[in-house]
Amino acid sequence: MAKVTANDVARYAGVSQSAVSRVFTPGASVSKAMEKRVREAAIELGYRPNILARSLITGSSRTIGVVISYLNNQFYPELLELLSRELRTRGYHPLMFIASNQDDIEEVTAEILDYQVDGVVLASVSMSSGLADRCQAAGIPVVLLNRTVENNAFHSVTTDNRSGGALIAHHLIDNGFKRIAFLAGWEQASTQRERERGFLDAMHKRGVSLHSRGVGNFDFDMTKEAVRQMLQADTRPDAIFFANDHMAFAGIGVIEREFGLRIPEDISVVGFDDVPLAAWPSFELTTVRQPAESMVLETLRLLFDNQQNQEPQHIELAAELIVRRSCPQRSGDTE
Amino acid sequence: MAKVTANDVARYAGVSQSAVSRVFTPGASVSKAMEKRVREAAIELGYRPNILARSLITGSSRTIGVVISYLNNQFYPELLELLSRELRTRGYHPLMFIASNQDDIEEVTAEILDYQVDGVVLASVSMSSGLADRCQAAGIPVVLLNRTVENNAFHSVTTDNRSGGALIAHHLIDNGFKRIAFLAGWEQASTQRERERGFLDAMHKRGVSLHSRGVGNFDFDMTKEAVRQMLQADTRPDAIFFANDHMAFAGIGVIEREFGLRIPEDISVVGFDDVPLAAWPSFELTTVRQPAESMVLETLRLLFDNQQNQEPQHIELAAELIVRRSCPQRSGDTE
DNA sequence: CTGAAAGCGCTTACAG
DNA sequence: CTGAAAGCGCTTACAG
Repeated sequence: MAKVTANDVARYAGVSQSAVSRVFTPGASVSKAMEKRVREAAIELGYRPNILARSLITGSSRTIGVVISYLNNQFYPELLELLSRELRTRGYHPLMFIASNQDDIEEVTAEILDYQVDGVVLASVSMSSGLADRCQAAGIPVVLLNRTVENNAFHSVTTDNRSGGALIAHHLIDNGFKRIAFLAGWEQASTQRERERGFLDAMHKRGVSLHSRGVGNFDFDMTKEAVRQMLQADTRPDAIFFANDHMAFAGIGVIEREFGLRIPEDISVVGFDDVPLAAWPSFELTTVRQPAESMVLETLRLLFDNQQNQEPQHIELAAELIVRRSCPQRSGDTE
Repeated sequence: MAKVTANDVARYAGVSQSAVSRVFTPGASVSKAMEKRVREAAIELGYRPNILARSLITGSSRTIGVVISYLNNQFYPELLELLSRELRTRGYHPLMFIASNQDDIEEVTAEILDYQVDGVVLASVSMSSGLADRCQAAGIPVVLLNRTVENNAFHSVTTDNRSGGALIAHHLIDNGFKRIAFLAGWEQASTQRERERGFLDAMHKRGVSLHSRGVGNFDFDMTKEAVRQMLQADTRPDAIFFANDHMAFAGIGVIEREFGLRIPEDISVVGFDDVPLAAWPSFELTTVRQPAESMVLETLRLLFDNQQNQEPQHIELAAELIVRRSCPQRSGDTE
């Protein structure tokens, strides 16, 4: 009924408490006989080591703080699931923090540190430099996932968003679109800025200028409104690139349901992320795939391979264009 | 650089270590002068109490184990977000465990207990009775969220799934549908069973029999296949009730894209959950709303109000029919 | 109100 | 290989 400790097991098995500890410490030296005796007693009594007590000594809580926001964009549940799985295989577990508003992050991270986490992953949230110092001081590695930050003070893992934007520009131009529009996400976000920059640079190089631009802020309802504005203009775009899939889904709804236009016949749509929804028959969205699994693996590598005072690394993974019905490849029609 | 402890603060402020502890323990008796002196020193040195050490003594880790699976159904990210927010306001944080396959649960829960969590929430996963004993023995409260289990050994919070199923039956019959089909979820799940039972009982009472039945297992691709079968039959249903929204989205894709049928003119569709996606213009899904926020609040109530050896409680919250385009109310047509 | 001391459940040098 | 002892960073009776 009461919690059973290493001492209880030791008494029961007639050995010392240190022996019990050794049996449950990988790599410690114990004889086969001792091991057997202790394990049997442990099972008998239902003993399992208390991780908290262990952490106090080893200085490692086997816990990683994961700060995430914006779960209604399906990309983040996907990252979370992968992260959780991979951490577990390494003997770690995520302590979750869902940050609603940007202002929260300071407070949230302070709370995380109180739990003595062994590292922090920030997905889709940026970080103030005040926290930088605090994590640095505590010697806790921090990795930004799907974000970078101005001063480059932290490790980060992203897709090569500029190249991704360029892939889309080339796809649209190659397929003969003449009135190409862009719908921006939250303009403070590095993902948004890089995607747009890569997109516009490639357009410029090909001598094509943007037909129109709106801002959806990565928000569903704001995107709907921005698309309405675009479609009510004198000349409509013949293709729209949305800065992420989530916004593209909002746009598709407005285009098909509110304006009765056909995709891709009347207007083509491209997104960014390749979330599972993008492949659904209702959308079949042409998009740029972010390699979620590789992103998570790189994140963990940076977290665990961490040398003291190592220079922050910025990993950029290759983007891949996924062509589907919403903006198909027109055969031969290139140029 | 090194971690700063209560002892460091005590030395710096010229007081005892117990005094420092008291300043950071709500409700402990300290003079204003002492408090000021210690707090200043703490800020100066960047001190924050180590939660692990505190937990070891108080026996409370301020951590709740949250086991969840099936994040591709948007209902679960939604629950997770609410849960995380509410826990935080109470000074707790979720330790996340994403259970991929059902077999995992035993192992996962054992790991959770090692972290000395103060409670466990199981969302969308069932629990073996072996674990029941272990949690009981450890005195850790367990709440099932959106599930019940045969033997009723645990607290649970669900929507009244039977009434929800009945609401849908009445809506369909009242609107004159004659060939009503049901697409079942994972048949082991209590949610699936209850929804179907409420639905069929109400149909039976109104003297209407089911046109056809398929099984989608709560899985997107299996649902698509099941819907194809249904639509290829000699007589097609004129309305389909899917056991959850996630499956309904798969069905809508097949109906509209693969068979070129119109919703609701050719065939009507109803789901269950009312996830955010259901309101999207591409779907506008008629469904039964699960009151996610109330579910989470009740879950926390059961978790924290827990008396020793209290009888398991089974909370069922009211279901509400949300009528949208995919199966609208036909005015006046109600028999 | 304050401090000295015991102790939470472990790990880890240190002897033997 | 094994045990006795110190100690991780706190909280909490116990005196004063």
